[in-house]
Amino acid sequence: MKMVQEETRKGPWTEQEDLRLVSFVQVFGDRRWDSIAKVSGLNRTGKSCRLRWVNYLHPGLKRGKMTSHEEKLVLELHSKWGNRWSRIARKLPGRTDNEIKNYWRTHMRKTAQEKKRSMSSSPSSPSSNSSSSSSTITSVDFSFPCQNTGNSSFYDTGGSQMIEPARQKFDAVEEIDTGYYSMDDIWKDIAMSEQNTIQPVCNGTFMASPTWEYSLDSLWNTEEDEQEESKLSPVINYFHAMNMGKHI
DNA sequence: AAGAGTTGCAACCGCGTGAGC
DNA sequence: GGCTCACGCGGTTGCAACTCT
Repeated sequence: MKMVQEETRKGPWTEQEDLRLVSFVQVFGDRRWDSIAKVSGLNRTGKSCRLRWVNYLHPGLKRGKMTSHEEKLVLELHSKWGNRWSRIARKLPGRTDNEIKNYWRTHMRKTAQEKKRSMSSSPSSPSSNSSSSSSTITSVDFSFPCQNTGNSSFYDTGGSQMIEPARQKFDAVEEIDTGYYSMDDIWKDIAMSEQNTIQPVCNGTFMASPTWEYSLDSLWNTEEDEQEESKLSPVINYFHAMNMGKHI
């Protein structure tokens, strides 16, 4: 049994706490969170420190709204991997699993509401709405399982629980072409907005980020990913490369 | 202007996993 | 091989900010 030293703090972080955590991470690195939590005297758990670092204080984080490319990527990767948020996040440099998870939740909520609305307004037109797909992100429809079954929560898309036939179906969909939003469309979009490449936007809120020696890649890229990357669709590789400052 | 409802996001919790002993 | 500990992940909650009536 471990002695719990004083009361462990919970809830929102203060700026002082952030600064303290940042300075200790600079010394100890972004591992050994329990040690950092203890040594820093923050009265936070290691878990809490890690989360704060990963989701808010990490120097490579992007801020602000998801771009349409990022949104497309999330949709594509989610259709492929399900609720593997951290894995998806690795393909979106600067975005965290938490952020993507939150985005997805919001997205699904909106989708569900729109569906509800269209159902109530035109109950006798079962598939007419999907035919209206255009290049706007709101109309991207990957036919998520939950929307079909309707018996799970609207943001639970199956994810890791997605049944195998469904997974295969989505893989196949990616292979053959979507019919909803083709990869060609995505390529076109990318070509059109090449100069609008996402730049890290580490301004605005507190961002105590000196030029640290952290490899930003580490958070969003693993060895496994490097291998996996070659198997991914062109748009993902392209997007990832752009964000990592490579040139294709 | 104020209360109710909705949205977005930060943070917590529980569980699984892997490393070290 | 079994145990403990630390870490990472996905699900969930709480609340501030925003929008609507």
